[in-house]
Amino acid sequence: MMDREKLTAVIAAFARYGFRKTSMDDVAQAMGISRQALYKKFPSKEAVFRAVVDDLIASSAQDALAALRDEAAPAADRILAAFDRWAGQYVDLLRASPHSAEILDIAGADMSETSRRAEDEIAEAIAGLFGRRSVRTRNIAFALMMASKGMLVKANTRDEYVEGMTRVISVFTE
Amino acid sequence: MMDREKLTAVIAAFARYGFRKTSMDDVAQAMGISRQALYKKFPSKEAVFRAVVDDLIASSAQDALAALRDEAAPAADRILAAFDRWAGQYVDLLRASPHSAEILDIAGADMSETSRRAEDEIAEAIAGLFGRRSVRTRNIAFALMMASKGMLVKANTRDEYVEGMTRVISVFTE
DNA sequence: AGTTGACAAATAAGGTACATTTTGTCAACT
DNA sequence: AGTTGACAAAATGTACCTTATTTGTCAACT
Repeated sequence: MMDREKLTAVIAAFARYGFRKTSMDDVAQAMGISRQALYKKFPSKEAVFRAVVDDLIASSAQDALAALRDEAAPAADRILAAFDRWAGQYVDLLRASPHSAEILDIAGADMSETSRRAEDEIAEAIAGLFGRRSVRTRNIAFALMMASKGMLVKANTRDEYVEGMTRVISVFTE
Repeated sequence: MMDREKLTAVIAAFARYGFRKTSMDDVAQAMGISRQALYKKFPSKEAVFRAVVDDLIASSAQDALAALRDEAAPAADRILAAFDRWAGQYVDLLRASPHSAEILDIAGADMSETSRRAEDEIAEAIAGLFGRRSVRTRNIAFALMMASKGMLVKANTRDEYVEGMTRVISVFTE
Protein backbone atom coordinates (compact mmCIF):
# COMPACT_ATOMS: atom_id res chain seq x y z
CA MET A 1 0.00 0.00 0.00
CA MET A 2 1.07 3.50 -0.83
CA ASP A 3 0.72 6.31 1.65
CA ARG A 4 -2.03 8.82 1.00
CA GLU A 5 0.24 11.63 -0.11
CA LYS A 6 1.99 9.69 -2.84
CA LEU A 7 -1.27 8.10 -3.86
CA THR A 8 -2.95 11.43 -4.54
CA ALA A 9 0.13 12.74 -6.33
CA VAL A 10 0.16 9.78 -8.71
CA ILE A 11 -3.60 10.01 -9.25
CA ALA A 12 -3.20 13.69 -10.04
CA ALA A 13 -0.57 12.88 -12.65
CA PHE A 14 -2.76 10.29 -14.33
CA ALA A 15 -5.77 12.61 -14.19
CA ARG A 16 -3.73 15.46 -15.64
CA TYR A 17 -2.23 13.74 -18.66
CA GLY A 18 -4.30 10.57 -18.97
CA PHE A 19 -2.90 7.06 -18.74
CA ARG A 20 -1.27 6.92 -22.13
CA LYS A 21 0.57 10.24 -21.91
CA THR A 22 1.75 9.73 -18.37
CA SER A 23 5.25 8.30 -18.48
CA MET A 24 6.86 6.17 -15.82
CA ASP A 25 9.10 9.14 -15.22
CA ASP A 26 6.09 11.31 -14.40
CA VAL A 27 4.83 8.66 -12.04
CA ALA A 28 8.23 8.23 -10.40
CA GLN A 29 8.52 11.97 -9.88
CA ALA A 30 5.03 12.07 -8.40
CA MET A 31 6.11 9.39 -5.96
CA GLY A 32 9.38 11.15 -5.26
CA ILE A 33 11.59 8.29 -6.39
CA SER A 34 13.63 7.48 -9.46
CA ARG A 35 12.23 5.72 -12.48
CA GLN A 36 14.43 2.71 -11.94
CA ALA A 37 13.31 2.41 -8.34
CA LEU A 38 9.74 2.43 -9.57
CA TYR A 39 10.56 -0.55 -11.78
CA LYS A 40 11.75 -2.38 -8.71
CA LYS A 41 8.30 -1.93 -7.17
CA PHE A 42 6.13 -2.50 -10.23
CA PRO A 43 6.82 -4.48 -13.38
CA SER A 44 4.95 -2.12 -15.72
CA LYS A 45 2.89 1.00 -16.05
CA GLU A 46 -0.28 -1.05 -16.09
CA ALA A 47 0.72 -2.58 -12.78
CA VAL A 48 1.31 0.84 -11.23
CA PHE A 49 -2.02 2.05 -12.46
CA ARG A 50 -3.79 -1.04 -11.22
CA ALA A 51 -2.17 -0.71 -7.81
CA VAL A 52 -3.03 2.97 -7.58
CA VAL A 53 -6.66 2.46 -8.54
CA ASP A 54 -6.80 -0.51 -6.23
CA ASP A 55 -5.47 1.52 -3.32
CA LEU A 56 -7.83 4.36 -4.11
CA ILE A 57 -10.86 2.12 -4.24
CA ALA A 58 -9.84 0.34 -1.07
CA SER A 59 -9.29 3.56 0.86
CA SER A 60 -12.53 5.10 -0.41
CA ALA A 61 -14.39 1.98 0.61
CA GLN A 62 -12.82 2.10 4.07
CA ASP A 63 -13.85 5.73 4.46
CA ALA A 64 -17.36 4.90 3.34
CA LEU A 65 -17.62 1.99 5.76
CA ALA A 66 -16.30 4.16 8.57
CA ALA A 67 -18.98 6.77 7.84
CA LEU A 68 -21.64 4.05 8.01
CA ARG A 69 -20.38 2.94 11.42
CA ASP A 70 -20.65 6.41 12.95
CA GLU A 71 -23.58 5.67 15.24
CA ALA A 72 -23.83 9.23 16.53
CA ALA A 73 -25.34 10.50 13.26
CA PRO A 74 -28.79 9.77 11.84
CA ALA A 75 -28.99 6.96 9.25
CA ALA A 76 -29.62 9.32 6.33
CA ASP A 77 -26.49 11.34 7.13
CA ARG A 78 -24.39 8.23 7.52
CA ILE A 79 -25.50 6.89 4.17
CA LEU A 80 -25.02 10.20 2.42
CA ALA A 81 -21.54 10.60 3.88
CA ALA A 82 -20.69 7.05 2.84
CA PHE A 83 -21.72 7.65 -0.76
CA ASP A 84 -19.89 10.94 -0.87
CA ARG A 85 -16.69 9.22 0.22
CA TRP A 86 -17.26 6.24 -2.01
CA ALA A 87 -18.06 8.10 -5.22
CA GLY A 88 -19.03 11.75 -4.75
CA GLN A 89 -15.57 13.03 -4.05
CA TYR A 90 -14.42 11.95 -7.51
CA VAL A 91 -17.13 13.71 -9.52
CA ASP A 92 -15.30 17.04 -9.76
CA LEU A 93 -12.00 15.32 -10.49
CA LEU A 94 -13.47 13.25 -13.30
CA ARG A 95 -15.42 16.12 -14.83
CA ALA A 96 -12.36 18.35 -14.74
CA SER A 97 -10.13 15.85 -16.49
CA PRO A 98 -10.33 15.54 -20.26
CA HIS A 99 -9.02 12.01 -19.81
CA SER A 100 -11.80 10.74 -17.59
CA ALA A 101 -13.10 8.42 -20.30
CA GLU A 102 -9.69 6.81 -20.79
CA ILE A 103 -9.11 6.54 -17.05
CA LEU A 104 -12.52 5.02 -16.36
CA ASP A 105 -12.08 2.65 -19.24
CA ILE A 106 -8.79 1.21 -18.01
CA ALA A 107 -9.81 1.34 -14.38
CA GLY A 108 -13.14 -0.29 -15.12
CA ALA A 109 -11.59 -3.04 -17.21
CA ASP A 110 -9.01 -4.08 -14.65
CA MET A 111 -10.56 -3.14 -11.35
CA SER A 112 -13.73 -5.13 -11.50
CA GLU A 113 -12.62 -7.50 -8.76
CA THR A 114 -11.54 -5.07 -6.05
CA SER A 115 -14.32 -2.71 -6.94
CA ARG A 116 -16.99 -5.39 -6.88
CA ARG A 117 -15.92 -6.64 -3.51
CA ALA A 118 -15.90 -3.12 -2.09
CA GLU A 119 -19.34 -2.46 -3.54
CA ASP A 120 -20.66 -5.61 -1.95
CA GLU A 121 -19.24 -4.69 1.44
CA ILE A 122 -20.77 -1.24 1.30
CA ALA A 123 -24.10 -2.60 0.13
CA GLU A 124 -24.14 -5.09 2.99
CA ALA A 125 -23.35 -2.38 5.50
CA ILE A 126 -26.11 -0.15 4.15
CA ALA A 127 -28.56 -3.04 4.17
CA GLY A 128 -27.67 -3.50 7.82
CA LEU A 129 -28.83 0.03 8.57
CA PHE A 130 -32.31 -0.80 7.35
CA GLY A 131 -32.79 -3.85 9.56
CA ARG A 132 -31.92 -7.50 9.54
CA ARG A 133 -30.31 -8.94 6.37
CA SER A 134 -33.13 -9.87 4.03
CA VAL A 135 -34.01 -9.74 0.38
CA ARG A 136 -35.77 -6.46 1.00
CA THR A 137 -32.98 -4.66 2.86
CA ARG A 138 -30.48 -5.90 0.28
CA ASN A 139 -32.70 -4.59 -2.50
CA ILE A 140 -32.87 -1.21 -0.83
CA ALA A 141 -29.08 -1.13 -0.63
CA PHE A 142 -28.88 -2.26 -4.24
CA ALA A 143 -31.27 0.50 -5.31
CA LEU A 144 -29.09 3.04 -3.54
CA MET A 145 -25.93 1.70 -5.16
CA MET A 146 -27.50 1.86 -8.61
CA ALA A 147 -28.85 5.35 -7.99
CA SER A 148 -25.34 6.38 -6.98
CA LYS A 149 -23.98 4.98 -10.26
CA GLY A 150 -26.67 6.90 -12.11
CA MET A 151 -25.88 10.13 -10.29
CA LEU A 152 -22.22 9.63 -11.12
CA VAL A 153 -23.21 9.76 -14.77
CA LYS A 154 -25.69 12.60 -14.41
CA ALA A 155 -23.98 14.94 -11.97
CA ASN A 156 -21.59 17.58 -13.21
CA THR A 157 -20.33 18.54 -9.78
CA ARG A 158 -19.88 16.93 -6.42
CA ASP A 159 -22.62 19.19 -5.08
CA GLU A 160 -25.07 17.94 -7.69
CA TYR A 161 -24.17 14.38 -6.79
CA VAL A 162 -24.77 15.04 -3.11
CA GLU A 163 -28.03 16.83 -3.86
CA GLY A 164 -29.31 13.94 -5.97
CA MET A 165 -28.27 11.33 -3.44
CA THR A 166 -29.95 13.34 -0.70
CA ARG A 167 -33.24 13.09 -2.61
CA VAL A 168 -32.80 9.37 -3.20
CA ILE A 169 -31.82 8.57 0.38
CA SER A 170 -34.71 10.62 1.77
CA VAL A 171 -37.12 8.18 0.16
CA PHE A 172 -35.83 5.38 2.35
CA THR A 173 -35.27 7.22 5.60
CA GLU A 174 -38.24 9.57 5.97
CA MET B 1 -40.62 12.11 -38.19
CA MET B 2 -39.22 9.03 -39.81
CA ASP B 3 -41.15 5.80 -39.95
CA ARG B 4 -40.02 3.05 -37.64
CA GLU B 5 -38.46 0.87 -40.31
CA LYS B 6 -36.15 3.52 -41.70
CA LEU B 7 -35.37 4.74 -38.22
CA THR B 8 -34.06 1.37 -37.08
CA ALA B 9 -32.13 0.90 -40.34
CA VAL B 10 -30.32 4.21 -39.86
CA ILE B 11 -29.67 3.49 -36.19
CA ALA B 12 -28.23 0.12 -37.17
CA ALA B 13 -25.85 1.82 -39.61
CA PHE B 14 -24.63 4.29 -37.00
CA ALA B 15 -24.28 1.53 -34.42
CA ARG B 16 -22.36 -0.64 -36.88
CA TYR B 17 -19.74 1.83 -38.05
CA GLY B 18 -19.97 4.63 -35.51
CA PHE B 19 -20.85 8.20 -36.35
CA ARG B 20 -17.59 9.24 -37.93
CA LYS B 21 -17.26 6.27 -40.28
CA THR B 22 -20.86 6.28 -41.37
CA SER B 23 -21.10 8.24 -44.61
CA MET B 24 -24.13 10.07 -45.87
CA ASP B 25 -24.25 7.41 -48.56
CA ASP B 26 -24.57 4.69 -45.93
CA VAL B 27 -27.37 6.63 -44.28
CA ALA B 28 -29.12 7.27 -47.58
CA GLN B 29 -28.96 3.59 -48.46
CA ALA B 30 -30.31 2.67 -45.04
CA MET B 31 -33.22 5.00 -45.70
CA GLY B 32 -33.66 3.68 -49.21
CA ILE B 33 -33.12 7.00 -50.93
CA SER B 34 -30.29 8.68 -52.79
CA ARG B 35 -27.63 10.73 -51.12
CA GLN B 36 -28.77 13.89 -52.82
CA ALA B 37 -32.34 13.33 -51.69
CA LEU B 38 -31.03 12.99 -48.16
CA TYR B 39 -29.44 16.42 -48.48
CA LYS B 40 -32.85 17.81 -49.35
CA LYS B 41 -34.16 16.55 -46.03
CA PHE B 42 -31.22 17.33 -43.79
CA PRO B 43 -28.49 19.93 -44.13
CA SER B 44 -25.72 17.79 -42.64
CA LYS B 45 -24.75 14.49 -41.10
CA GLU B 46 -25.02 15.99 -37.64
CA ALA B 47 -28.58 17.03 -38.41
CA VAL B 48 -29.50 13.51 -39.55
CA PHE B 49 -28.00 12.04 -36.45
CA ARG B 50 -29.72 14.54 -34.20
CA ALA B 51 -33.07 13.86 -35.89
CA VAL B 52 -32.61 10.10 -35.63
CA VAL B 53 -31.67 10.17 -31.97
CA ASP B 54 -34.47 12.63 -31.35
CA ASP B 55 -37.01 10.35 -33.01
CA LEU B 56 -35.69 7.35 -31.17
CA ILE B 57 -35.87 9.05 -27.81
CA ALA B 58 -39.34 10.38 -28.53
CA SER B 59 -40.70 7.02 -29.63
CA SER B 60 -39.10 5.22 -26.69
CA ALA B 61 -40.60 7.76 -24.34
CA GLN B 62 -44.03 7.29 -25.92
CA ASP B 63 -43.75 3.53 -25.53
CA ALA B 64 -42.71 3.95 -21.91
CA LEU B 65 -45.59 6.31 -21.18
CA ALA B 66 -48.02 3.92 -22.88
CA ALA B 67 -46.79 1.09 -20.67
CA LEU B 68 -47.36 3.24 -17.59
CA ARG B 69 -50.95 3.94 -18.66
CA ASP B 70 -51.83 0.26 -18.99
CA GLU B 71 -54.15 0.09 -15.99
CA ALA B 72 -54.81 -3.62 -16.35
CA ALA B 73 -51.33 -4.55 -15.08
CA PRO B 74 -49.97 -4.17 -11.53
CA ALA B 75 -47.91 -1.05 -10.84
CA ALA B 76 -44.60 -2.93 -10.62
CA ASP B 77 -45.12 -4.49 -14.04
CA ARG B 78 -46.08 -1.21 -15.60
CA ILE B 79 -43.00 0.51 -14.26
CA LEU B 80 -40.72 -2.32 -15.29
CA ALA B 81 -42.16 -2.36 -18.80
CA ALA B 82 -41.78 1.40 -19.02
CA PHE B 83 -38.09 1.26 -18.08
CA ASP B 84 -37.47 -1.61 -20.44
CA ARG B 85 -38.92 0.42 -23.31
CA TRP B 86 -37.22 3.60 -22.22
CA ALA B 87 -33.71 2.22 -21.72
CA GLY B 88 -33.53 -1.55 -21.39
CA GLN B 89 -34.06 -2.37 -25.03
CA TYR B 90 -30.88 -0.51 -25.95
CA VAL B 91 -28.52 -2.33 -23.59
CA ASP B 92 -27.73 -5.19 -25.95
CA LEU B 93 -27.38 -2.82 -28.89
CA LEU B 94 -24.95 -0.57 -27.05
CA ARG B 95 -22.89 -3.40 -25.60
CA ALA B 96 -22.63 -5.05 -29.01
CA SER B 97 -21.37 -1.92 -30.73
CA PRO B 98 -17.69 -0.97 -30.43
CA HIS B 99 -18.80 2.59 -31.10
CA SER B 100 -21.16 2.95 -28.19
CA ALA B 101 -18.90 5.48 -26.49
CA GLU B 102 -18.79 7.70 -29.58
CA ILE B 103 -22.53 7.36 -30.14
CA LEU B 104 -23.41 8.13 -26.54
CA ASP B 105 -21.02 11.04 -26.55
CA ILE B 106 -22.56 12.77 -29.55
CA ALA B 107 -26.09 11.79 -28.60
CA GLY B 108 -25.57 12.96 -25.04
CA ALA B 109 -24.05 16.26 -26.09
CA ASP B 110 -26.81 17.25 -28.48
CA MET B 111 -29.85 15.49 -27.14
CA SER B 112 -29.95 16.89 -23.68
CA GLU B 113 -33.11 18.89 -24.40
CA THR B 114 -35.36 16.23 -25.90
CA SER B 115 -34.00 13.64 -23.56
CA ARG B 116 -34.44 15.78 -20.49
CA ARG B 117 -38.02 16.58 -21.33
CA ALA B 118 -38.82 12.92 -21.96
CA GLU B 119 -37.17 11.96 -18.68
CA ASP B 120 -39.24 14.52 -16.85
CA GLU B 121 -42.46 13.27 -18.41
CA ILE B 122 -41.69 9.68 -17.49
CA ALA B 123 -40.68 10.65 -13.98
CA GLU B 124 -43.93 12.57 -13.52
CA ALA B 125 -45.96 9.62 -14.79
CA ILE B 126 -44.17 7.24 -12.45
CA ALA B 127 -44.62 9.62 -9.53
CA GLY B 128 -48.33 9.59 -10.33
CA LEU B 129 -48.43 5.85 -9.80
CA PHE B 130 -47.28 6.28 -6.22
CA GLY B 131 -49.96 8.75 -5.22
CA ARG B 132 -50.59 12.44 -5.44
CA ARG B 133 -47.78 14.68 -6.76
CA SER B 134 -45.55 15.52 -3.84
CA VAL B 135 -41.91 15.88 -2.99
CA ARG B 136 -41.92 12.28 -1.82
CA THR B 137 -43.51 10.67 -4.88
CA ARG B 138 -41.24 12.75 -7.12
CA ASN B 139 -38.22 11.60 -5.15
CA ILE B 140 -39.28 7.99 -5.58
CA ALA B 141 -39.57 8.52 -9.32
CA PHE B 142 -36.20 10.28 -9.30
CA ALA B 143 -34.62 7.39 -7.42
CA LEU B 144 -35.97 4.97 -10.01
CA MET B 145 -34.70 7.09 -12.89
CA MET B 146 -31.23 7.27 -11.35
CA ALA B 147 -31.19 3.56 -10.63
CA SER B 148 -32.10 2.97 -14.26
CA LYS B 149 -29.16 5.11 -15.35
CA GLY B 150 -26.94 3.12 -13.02
CA MET B 151 -28.19 -0.19 -14.36
CA LEU B 152 -27.55 1.07 -17.87
CA VAL B 153 -23.90 1.39 -16.90
CA LYS B 154 -23.71 -1.84 -14.94
CA ALA B 155 -25.76 -4.25 -17.04
CA ASN B 156 -24.12 -6.18 -19.85
CA THR B 157 -27.37 -7.49 -21.27
CA ARG B 158 -30.96 -6.43 -21.47
CA ASP B 159 -31.83 -9.32 -19.17
CA GLU B 160 -29.42 -8.09 -16.53
CA TYR B 161 -30.94 -4.63 -16.80
CA VAL B 162 -34.44 -6.03 -16.34
CA GLU B 163 -33.30 -8.17 -13.43
CA GLY B 164 -31.72 -5.23 -11.67
CA MET B 165 -34.67 -2.96 -12.25
CA THR B 166 -36.99 -5.66 -10.94
CA ARG B 167 -35.07 -5.64 -7.66
CA VAL B 168 -35.14 -1.85 -7.45
CA ILE B 169 -38.82 -1.53 -8.31
CA SER B 170 -39.77 -4.23 -5.82
CA VAL B 171 -38.54 -2.02 -3.02
CA PHE B 172 -41.20 0.56 -3.81
CA THR B 173 -44.10 -1.71 -4.68
CA GLU B 174 -44.01 -4.56 -2.18
C1' DA C 1 -40.59 13.95 -53.94
C1' DG C 2 -37.70 11.77 -55.96
C1' DT C 3 -33.91 10.29 -59.50
C1' DT C 4 -28.99 10.59 -61.93
C1' DG C 5 -24.51 12.45 -63.12
C1' DA C 6 -21.15 15.80 -62.34
C1' DC C 7 -18.25 18.80 -59.62
C1' DA C 8 -14.80 21.49 -56.36
C1' DA C 9 -13.33 21.47 -51.80
C1' DA C 10 -12.52 19.25 -47.69
C1' DT C 11 -11.35 15.24 -45.01
C1' DA C 12 -9.45 10.97 -44.29
C1' DA C 13 -6.30 7.06 -45.41
C1' DG C 14 -1.88 5.15 -46.61
C1' DG C 15 2.99 5.22 -47.10
C1' DT C 16 7.70 6.60 -45.99
C1' DA C 17 11.28 8.66 -43.64
C1' DC C 18 13.45 10.72 -39.63
C1' DA C 19 13.66 12.51 -34.79
C1' DT C 20 12.29 11.96 -30.20
C1' DT C 21 10.50 9.78 -26.20
C1' DT C 22 9.65 5.97 -23.44
C1' DT C 23 10.24 1.43 -21.89
C1' DG C 24 12.37 -2.08 -19.50
C1' DT C 25 16.73 -3.79 -17.95
C1' DC C 26 21.56 -3.52 -16.98
C1' DA C 27 25.64 -2.72 -13.62
C1' DA C 28 28.00 -0.12 -10.17
C1' DC C 29 27.37 2.72 -6.16
C1' DT C 30 25.42 4.91 -1.28
C1' DA D 1 15.82 0.61 -0.35
C1' DG D 2 17.44 3.62 -2.78
C1' DT D 3 20.58 6.30 -6.22
C1' DT D 4 22.89 7.36 -11.08
C1' DG D 5 24.25 6.58 -15.80
C1' DA D 6 23.93 3.89 -19.74
C1' DC D 7 21.70 1.10 -23.15
C1' DA D 8 18.86 -1.42 -27.00
C1' DA D 9 14.32 -2.00 -28.48
C1' DA D 10 9.91 -0.33 -28.99
C1' DA D 11 6.66 3.01 -29.38
C1' DT D 12 5.32 7.92 -30.57
C1' DG D 13 5.49 12.12 -32.89
C1' DT D 14 6.17 14.91 -36.96
C1' DA D 15 6.49 16.12 -41.58
C1' DC D 16 5.54 15.19 -46.15
C1' DC D 17 3.42 13.31 -50.20
C1' DT D 18 -0.12 10.78 -52.60
C1' DT D 19 -4.39 8.68 -53.39
C1' DA D 20 -9.25 7.83 -52.12
C1' DT D 21 -13.27 9.01 -50.10
C1' DT D 22 -16.76 12.07 -48.60
C1' DT D 23 -19.14 16.31 -48.41
C1' DG D 24 -22.21 19.62 -49.92
C1' DT D 25 -24.17 21.67 -53.95
C1' DC D 26 -25.17 22.07 -58.76
C1' DA D 27 -28.41 21.26 -62.93
C1' DA D 28 -31.35 18.45 -65.74
C1' DC D 29 -34.74 14.87 -65.56
C1' DT D 30 -39.07 11.51 -64.08
